[in-house]
Amino acid sequence: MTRKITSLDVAERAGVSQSAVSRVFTPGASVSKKMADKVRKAADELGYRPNVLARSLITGRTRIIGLVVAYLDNMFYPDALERLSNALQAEGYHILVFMARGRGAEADRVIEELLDYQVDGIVAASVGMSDELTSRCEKAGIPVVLFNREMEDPRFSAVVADNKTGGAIAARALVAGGHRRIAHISGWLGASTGRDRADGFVGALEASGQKPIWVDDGAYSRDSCAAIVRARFADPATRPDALFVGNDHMAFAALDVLRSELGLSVPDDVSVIGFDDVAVAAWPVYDLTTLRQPIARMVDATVAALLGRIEQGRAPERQVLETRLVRRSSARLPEGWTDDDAGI
Amino acid sequence: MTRKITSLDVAERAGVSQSAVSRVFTPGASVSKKMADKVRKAADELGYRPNVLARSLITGRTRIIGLVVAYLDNMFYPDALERLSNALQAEGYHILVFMARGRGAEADRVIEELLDYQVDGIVAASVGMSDELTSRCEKAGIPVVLFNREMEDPRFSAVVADNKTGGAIAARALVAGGHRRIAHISGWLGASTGRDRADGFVGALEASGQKPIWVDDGAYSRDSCAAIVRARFADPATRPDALFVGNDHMAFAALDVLRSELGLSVPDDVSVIGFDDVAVAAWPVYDLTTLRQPIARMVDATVAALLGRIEQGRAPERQVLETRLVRRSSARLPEGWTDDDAGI
DNA sequence: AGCCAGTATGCATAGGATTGCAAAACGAGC
DNA sequence: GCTCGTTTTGCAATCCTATGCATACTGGCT
Repeated sequence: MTRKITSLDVAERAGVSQSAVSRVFTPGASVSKKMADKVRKAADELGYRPNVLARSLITGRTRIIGLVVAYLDNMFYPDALERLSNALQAEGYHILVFMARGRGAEADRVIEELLDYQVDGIVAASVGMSDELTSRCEKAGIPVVLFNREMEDPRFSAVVADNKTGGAIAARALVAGGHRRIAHISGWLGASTGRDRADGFVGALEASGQKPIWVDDGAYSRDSCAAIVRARFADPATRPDALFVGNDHMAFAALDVLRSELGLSVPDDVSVIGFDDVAVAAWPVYDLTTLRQPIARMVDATVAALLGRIEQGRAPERQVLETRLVRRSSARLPEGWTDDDAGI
Repeated sequence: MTRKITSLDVAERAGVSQSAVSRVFTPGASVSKKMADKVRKAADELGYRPNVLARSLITGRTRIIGLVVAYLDNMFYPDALERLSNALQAEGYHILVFMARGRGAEADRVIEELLDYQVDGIVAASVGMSDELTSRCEKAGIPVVLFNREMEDPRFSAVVADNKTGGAIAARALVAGGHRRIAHISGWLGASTGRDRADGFVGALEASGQKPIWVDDGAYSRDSCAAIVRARFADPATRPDALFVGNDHMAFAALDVLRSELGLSVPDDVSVIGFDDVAVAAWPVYDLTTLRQPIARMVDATVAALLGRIEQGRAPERQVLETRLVRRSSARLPEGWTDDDAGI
């Protein structure tokens, strides 16, 4: 292993000062063409590349964004991660990944580590942050953007789909489809997405003069969802004729149990509507009617919010993006009905 | 935004030298209990945390591992990423993500950036690295571990499943199942995994006195795979009775086309075997017979190889982990047949 | 040729921590 | 109480690059 090559080595070989080398590698600095050529040549010969860490130490910017995420088995998140990484990479930033399954203490510890790395910003997806940590980030001047989550605290930027309206659209759609025994397996009610979708759904249902026959918390887990379906569909007499599920990931589990275990037919016996529109939802085996989260725009908005705060010092903002119903075959809806007909 | 708090601030408040503060936060350094208490107290009051960057500048270790990956839509990779991140986090390392769709020039540019960040090690998953970059990493003393990929170059550690044997098992299984028109949609033949699985498959088939009726490169893409199935199954007269697909991700696409578009029944009309055993393979809608990549052990081996090289300076090594057939319902196999019967 | 404005370059310091070395403090033993 | 051997502590140099300031250079114009 050869010793590390520094700007000083390059300077020496090119017969110039170290500052000159630094300037050549600093976009926008004042250097003559001759100097730039000389230095670039020496740098190439030696295989020099500036040390980002040393630079960060001075500039106070690392161009690292910390991403905190709880799990990746729901395909929505890998998809978001890939898009986010690509978008940030294009802007010269990179993502440092932190997995934080739990909330509270564990999430906090993880965020401490994040701060240690002097990240320029944090994207928190599907994670609860304590208030104390909040203020630590604020104090350290590190912008936090909540992706697909909200908190009341206005110090955070947040990017979410319009979950409440999404839930309401699902309700209107099922009502319009003539369903009379409508139930909901919600996302985790400890998270804003789970609550908002459930609230919007129940609210719209009641506005239509119905009530959900039950609402169970599926905690965004396949297993919980499957267990709920087994329990709630055991008795044919009390069985729902429509199911709104808090996200696609759980909806797949529901469909699996309904069809494979209970021998029910979708949508003839039960209509099912999901939320997210992950790639698998469009696969013919599920062909799931679902509410689309505009993931591309959510990622764009997240990057914009983040860079706006980092580079232009803009204030935190809250962005709510439109959710639309994607009609497929898992729910019995009136011919030609779209979410425009939901009247919302 | 308050000014950043440095070890000097803490030292001042505690009435000690800056070095003392540093030592308190350096495990294993020589400090009296009294000093440690005093410093810790001051640090807590000020909310001090050591600056990892400044530390890295001196120690030459960042505790950052660069992960290069091409895509995340094949669930095998998010799963690997999650496990890898958790395992490394437990050891005090973190993952900096680099997406590199292309190979050659693009992958190289990405790896340059990686080097700029002074990462302690690199995990390259599903990516081709040029020879020049290879030696750059080597020169910089940065260990590279290839995850689920191999290169001839012995300077890299590599962790792979036994793809060749896996392919061979698939062949033996299909032959034992009495299939006579066996075809293969391979993984990308530009990658070692794709080649090895195909080679193992074709080799074992020939050893059994058969030949694949065709082998097409599916490039690990759903779309390519679907297109191949459409083209190759158009004519019922020349249709295969068994299909070995280079990974599960493509196998799902194949099943979708076979059943939904062509109205064929699996495994009655066609047997299908995949590779990876991602979570979806076990879902009842596919219930895919497939070769399991021992992902947990692959991740363990990767972490061990990486840390071994970083912390103990061990030599690069190549690890090949056993692959086993997971019997489900997508392939017609003899009653009770297991991969032990493959005779490999 | 001489002058001026504008641009290039070098010097020296800063950024926050680690660490070898030397000095100080401590404790034990007599 | 004194000495000797350890353990703690502080000093100062170091890691690598960016940048304000002062100086040297450049070219255009008269």
